[in-house]
Amino acid sequence: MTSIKAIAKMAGVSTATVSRVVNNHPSVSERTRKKVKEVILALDYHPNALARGLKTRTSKTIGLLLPEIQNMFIPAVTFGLEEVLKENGYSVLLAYTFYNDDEERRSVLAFAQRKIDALVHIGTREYAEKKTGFMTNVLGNIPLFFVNDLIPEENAYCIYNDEEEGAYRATKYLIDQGHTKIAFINGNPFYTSYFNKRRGFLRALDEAGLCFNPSFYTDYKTNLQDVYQPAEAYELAKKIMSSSPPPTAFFAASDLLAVGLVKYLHERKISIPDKCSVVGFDNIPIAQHIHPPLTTVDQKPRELGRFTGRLIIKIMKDGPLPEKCYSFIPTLIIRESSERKEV
Amino acid sequence: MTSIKAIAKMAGVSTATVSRVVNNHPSVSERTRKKVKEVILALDYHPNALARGLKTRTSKTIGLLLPEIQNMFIPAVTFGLEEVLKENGYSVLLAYTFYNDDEERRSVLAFAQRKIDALVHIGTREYAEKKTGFMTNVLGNIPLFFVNDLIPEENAYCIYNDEEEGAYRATKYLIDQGHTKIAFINGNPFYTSYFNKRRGFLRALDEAGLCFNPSFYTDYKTNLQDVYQPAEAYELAKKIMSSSPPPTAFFAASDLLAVGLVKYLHERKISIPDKCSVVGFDNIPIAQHIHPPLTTVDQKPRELGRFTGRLIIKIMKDGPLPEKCYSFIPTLIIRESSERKEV
DNA sequence: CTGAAAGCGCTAACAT
DNA sequence: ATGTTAGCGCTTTCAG
Repeated sequence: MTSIKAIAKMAGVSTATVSRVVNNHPSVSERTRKKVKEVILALDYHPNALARGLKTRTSKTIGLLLPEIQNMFIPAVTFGLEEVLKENGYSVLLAYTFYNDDEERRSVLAFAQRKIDALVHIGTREYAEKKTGFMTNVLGNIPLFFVNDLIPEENAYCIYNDEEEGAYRATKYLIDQGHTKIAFINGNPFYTSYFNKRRGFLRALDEAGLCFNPSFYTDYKTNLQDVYQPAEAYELAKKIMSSSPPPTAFFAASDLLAVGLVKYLHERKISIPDKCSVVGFDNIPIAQHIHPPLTTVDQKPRELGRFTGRLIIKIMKDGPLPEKCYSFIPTLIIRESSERKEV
Repeated sequence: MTSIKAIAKMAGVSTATVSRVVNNHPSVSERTRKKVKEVILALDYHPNALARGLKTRTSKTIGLLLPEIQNMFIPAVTFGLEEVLKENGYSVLLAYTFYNDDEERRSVLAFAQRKIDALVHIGTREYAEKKTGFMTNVLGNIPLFFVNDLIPEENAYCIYNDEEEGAYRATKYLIDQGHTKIAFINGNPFYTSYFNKRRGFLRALDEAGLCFNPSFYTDYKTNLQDVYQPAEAYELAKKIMSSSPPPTAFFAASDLLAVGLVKYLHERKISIPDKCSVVGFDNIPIAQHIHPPLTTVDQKPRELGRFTGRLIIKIMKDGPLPEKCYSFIPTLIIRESSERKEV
């Protein structure tokens, strides 16, 4: 591999000068700069990031901690994030935690050894596991970024969708359509994400003076890591639809849950939205392509990733920011699975 | 950060000895080893991977090149891959190429500067873009791994599903069910993946003595990076179903395409599978949860990732292997979107 | 504006 | 079995 020494020799200057040219240090004469740049191009030289990192104590690398793959939300955030980080010369180290403390520990340690400059975690973590103490211990005082979770610690930046507001708007939309019997299929509210959605749902009900019907509310088996969300929603829908009178609308806390629900309604030949409206959450790519196209709440994951990337770059450049929390209002996307109820 | 020097001093030995202990070098007395280990634990020491990489010229890092996020296939392979790599002390650097040469170049360069030990590319690349010359140039002589593509170059290992065989079996299954009028919705055959599926489809037809009906075969607009596969399949289905007589079965080259097709059939109230069977490809998580559950071809992406991880570790340890190609037969999963045709 | 030299944290001969 | 030492490729004072 061609090194800085080779360039220096070739260009007839010292390695210090080459370094200055590479790092755009002003105090190099135009003539020298030009010559060095030529040699760099000719020899196709690219500085060794390991050596650089060792010296400067900044690796230009971001650690990305992912709990799992479940739906496209996390990959999409990742996509947007990497896009802007790469633009700015940063690389991304990836590790999965499997929602498992030991795995998380191992991953964070590997990151620490590779001297990441910042850590990003995408997705909501369990309530009990919010402590960032371990991270700070092994990583030192680097900034932590949590996408779609709220971590009330001082070194943690949070970038999240206001899922409560999203759920509130979805529910309110159904109420505005004239529905009064609205069922809610939620995930496990021990995850922030589902906890918040429940709050939004209840707030909308409350505000409209609708009373909360426990048989329209589901119990909490589904975990975030659970791929079988649709299957569970299917069962829950069956149960809920057997109440009399049954609900005329469903709000599902994820599109995956909505899909299971829709499947049940199809099988029972309950027409959507004529007999029953359905609203999901996430706007997974397939949501617009199922039958009928699903009304849902879009979280703009790629945008979220891009925003996070920009935030990281800014903080890397200018130091910590006082504002730790950045929330976005997700948008309701109305499709054919819900509709003005025929009066 | 506590360094090897701190440990050495604390333990009353030289840094060389500490290094030996850390790397399990045999020639250290049990007594010394024990003492050093104690200090390491007490000070929570973890060697600086940058320094180590600089010295040993092996970073214990794998570069992962991803074209895009489209469906869950790539994330799932990634998941399995990272799982076994991490187990073996390797980290994963992630970069997206957006199916774009310049982006790929930039990503590979960043990898090179970080001295990756191997490169993995997941997903199929365009025919014209198969050259690995650039990669080898900037990365040096490290092994290249291509998941789900076939790159006929000497330094490239290929790990792929035999998509031709998968498509063949899917089609043959429909033929065995008694179908003779089988339509095929394919993607862009300029990608290996769709090219192979077409071959499999045609081979099955041929073998059964069925003639190829051009109006049952779709033109090639869908690109791999295209999120709108379902929408296109919808249109294509419309066109194909207007031929007389219409086909009694569809094979779609991806589940995403199948979803668009199914939507069209639903809307036209064409019952699946009574009037028309549907077989997809990929077994995306949602496939089993749509209505009706989709017969499809499973590629076991997580397993594929795990296999690739194990292969990499083996090669890192024992050097290059003569066998460059590892293919797997994907399995047909029969669900309710296809069924024995009533005779 | 440029160069010499030290050193980031680690490993690997080479001594002993 | 252990220590000494040189050096991986780079940046950065400090001199000049």
